[in-house]
Amino acid sequence: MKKIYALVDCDAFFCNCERLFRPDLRGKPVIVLSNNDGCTVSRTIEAKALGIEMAAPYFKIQKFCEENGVYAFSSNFSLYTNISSRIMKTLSTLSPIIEYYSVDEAFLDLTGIAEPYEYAKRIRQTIAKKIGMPVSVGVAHTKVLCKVACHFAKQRPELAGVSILLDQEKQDHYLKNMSVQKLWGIGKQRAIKLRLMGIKTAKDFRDYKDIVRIQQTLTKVGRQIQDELRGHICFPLSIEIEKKKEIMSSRTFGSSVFTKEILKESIATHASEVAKELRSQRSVCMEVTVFIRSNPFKENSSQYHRSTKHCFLSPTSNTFKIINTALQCLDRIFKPGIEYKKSGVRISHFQDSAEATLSLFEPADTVKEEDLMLVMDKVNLREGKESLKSLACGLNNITWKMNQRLKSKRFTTRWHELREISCDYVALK
DNA sequence: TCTGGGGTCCTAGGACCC
DNA sequence: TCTGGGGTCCTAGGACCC
Repeated sequence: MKKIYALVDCDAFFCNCERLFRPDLRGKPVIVLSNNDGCTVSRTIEAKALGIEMAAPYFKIQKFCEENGVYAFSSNFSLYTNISSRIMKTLSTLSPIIEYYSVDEAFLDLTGIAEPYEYAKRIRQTIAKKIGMPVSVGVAHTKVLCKVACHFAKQRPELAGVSILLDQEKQDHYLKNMSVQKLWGIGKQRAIKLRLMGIKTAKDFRDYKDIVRIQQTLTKVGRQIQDELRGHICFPLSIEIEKKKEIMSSRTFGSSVFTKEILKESIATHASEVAKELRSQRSVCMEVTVFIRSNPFKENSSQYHRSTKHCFLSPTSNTFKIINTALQCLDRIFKPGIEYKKSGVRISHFQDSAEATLSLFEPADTVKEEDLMLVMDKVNLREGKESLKSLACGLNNITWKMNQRLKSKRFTTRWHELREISCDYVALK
């Protein structure tokens, strides 16, 4: 039996999370900005209709937004991840086979369901009713075709958010009306190459006969996308939640940083962050990479971009060891007289903490050190982030912390930020 | 004078995604 | 003044082994 998959994709996810607590913004243009209120990362249909582009620098469009009644928000990830987990939980009651693809998307296996269209409508209604989030659903035989279906479900109002793409005729019609660059997995660079081969629409790509040439130009991935468009599964659902293979924490500074002392605070903070993440998936790492860079948009100031790494002999997930190592890396690449704008720490080469290979030449984390990390994680979970931290992270990092002037409250994850409702008392008679 | 071939593993960098 | 952050996969090519 041919598989039937459904892609459930939230509409303007971050914006609609904000709207859940601001019902007055329904039907109004809303945008959500990246960290530091840098550029747009989510836009409602109304904002798109005003011509606001994805990744538009906010300082360039701020005046336009104010004049046109666009509501702008700083990103509020604690809120978004909480709403996301509620949606995923609800979706898991609608199909036992589900892939949590991203914060706002999931693939469901609907194989064997008699009325896929009715079922897709039910999925949409359930999420609307239980969470209040508008979603689009695309149903097809492969993931790439689900993406195509979903694209049209969002684009064509007459489809009311649900699009079924199971028969050939409809596939021909949709693919003919879709530019090849809109396909999942075809970005700017690959689209340029395809255009040189005379391939403009998704249908041109599907029907292109020279498979060897596709493989040569777009590598294996290109051939797989083409195969999926033809209805053959190359990307099955991955049900298992896999551990991350690398973890990164990095941030653009709120304002430029000139001194090593402040850079050290930022690096130590990122190191703590990745170490905590690492422990939460019960892994240990073998490698730490540190990078710093100046502001690439500031053409008249001297540019500097360096990174360096350190390999441990014994893998670790100890915050203090990772901080120390990261700071030694910083020593090697720091250059005075530069206007720094961003720093970051990445860890990689993981092993399961229970099965880690130890070294004869470097001491492993002791039980005492591991216990200390356990306690630190527990305290921070209960008392709030950074209740316990290394002094190396600094005490009040005002200089480099983010600008987030437009941030909403963490309505669903902090008691003291709960929504307040006032209403008049009406006596019951 | 004549100096192989096949395989694996690792890494950097490109491209893409949300 | 002000331009995000975090991830994955793939490939070419180097290093190394027998």
